[in-house]
Amino acid sequence: MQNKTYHHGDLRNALILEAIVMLHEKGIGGLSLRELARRLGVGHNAPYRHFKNKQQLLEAVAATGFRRLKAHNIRLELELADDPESQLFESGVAILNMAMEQPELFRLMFGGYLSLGKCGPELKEEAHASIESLVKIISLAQQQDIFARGDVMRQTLAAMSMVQGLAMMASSGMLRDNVTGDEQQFKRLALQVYDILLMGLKKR
Amino acid sequence: MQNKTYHHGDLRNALILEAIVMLHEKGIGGLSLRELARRLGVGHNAPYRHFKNKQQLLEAVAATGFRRLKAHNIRLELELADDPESQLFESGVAILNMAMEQPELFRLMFGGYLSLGKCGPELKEEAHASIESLVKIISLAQQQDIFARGDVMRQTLAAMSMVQGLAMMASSGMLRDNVTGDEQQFKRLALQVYDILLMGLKKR
DNA sequence: AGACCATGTGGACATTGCCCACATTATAAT
DNA sequence: ATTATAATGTGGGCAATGTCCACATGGTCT
Repeated sequence: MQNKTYHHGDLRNALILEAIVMLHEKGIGGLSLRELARRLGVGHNAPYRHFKNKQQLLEAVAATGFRRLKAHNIRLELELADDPESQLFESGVAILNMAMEQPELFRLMFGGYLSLGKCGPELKEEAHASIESLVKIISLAQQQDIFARGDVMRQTLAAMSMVQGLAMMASSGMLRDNVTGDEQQFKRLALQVYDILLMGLKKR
Repeated sequence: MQNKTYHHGDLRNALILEAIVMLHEKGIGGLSLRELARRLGVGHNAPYRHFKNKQQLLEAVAATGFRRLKAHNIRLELELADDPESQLFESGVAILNMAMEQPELFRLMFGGYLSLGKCGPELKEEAHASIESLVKIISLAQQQDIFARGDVMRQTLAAMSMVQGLAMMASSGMLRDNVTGDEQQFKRLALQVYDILLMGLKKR
């Protein structure tokens, strides 16, 4: 009946995955280490063998989120190798989708929950890699004379800010009231907002 | 010695103000109703006569934050009556400043902590007012042919997203590492990012 | 003066994060 | 193969917290 051994075997990953589920169900505030342990059928202290404290578990969850985005971006880089503009767009769409489909995970990643100055190296690396991939796309766009030449970091920051801000509004429902709640219409609006960003970035 | 009466007199406001202080010291997670009560020298249940639960207290705090921004915007509207471009810029600066000086309050307001769909009417009104004031500024800029004519909501959303995203990055230290930690340099970078937004908004 | 309602108090309970000592298993050294 | 050692899981315990309850206190209005 119970194929459960004393040692779980892969508890660390199981914790992260179940945490993502629980995050989605109950939000960041509702995620508790003890219930997490209960759900996985282990004692309330087992998680502490893999994470020093709750904060570290959350960091690992966030890092997993960034890793998923990175995986998506790598696929984009292959499929749209010489089209940086589409790459930028699609990676923005991915973030938007995450904000709509897994708002709590998105909030954990981009909501400033992890001051990133005090977080562990794993999360820091993933976050940096996330930025670096954007930098790469944008400098490619500059080289192809699609975007105006200039400080790459400036354009990167502009793109990140715009997408992140838009996604945050979307996930926190700050739009639902102004945009008649229609998801289709929201996507149209998001596209138009993205156009404004593009106009600011493109060569003229 | 103790000018303390049984009834505090203005506990509701005192709670909100002290909550803002405590927020700044300990972050959202570290804010507890009980310590709040302790700090104000009242019983651990007194707050419940003014707020149904912790969530409602946080909403009131966030609403207070929005009210402060609104007050600032009203002043700007008087001082820069016919200069919507400067109004937009300055109200953006105000948000940036809040993100740097009171990052936890900023996070509470813009970090999606309050899904705004399920929050009380007070916060909802303040948040909406905040958007409306931007709409006003931007339609003025369109009328003066400073910004390209078109859907006002689209431009409003673009401006909000950009500023909010930039502020979130700043407050969560996601820049500190890429921008050599120099505050002066960050402000310069922020200005450049803002220029990209303006290029997207302006008439050409 | 007395009734009523807002406000503040203390007690209680379940839950949680985290610490401790101990148990069980895997790994490696002899 | 046996045995030390590290990795992993278990239970107990503690202080803190959010929230519920009954009760106390003090204005307010008739």
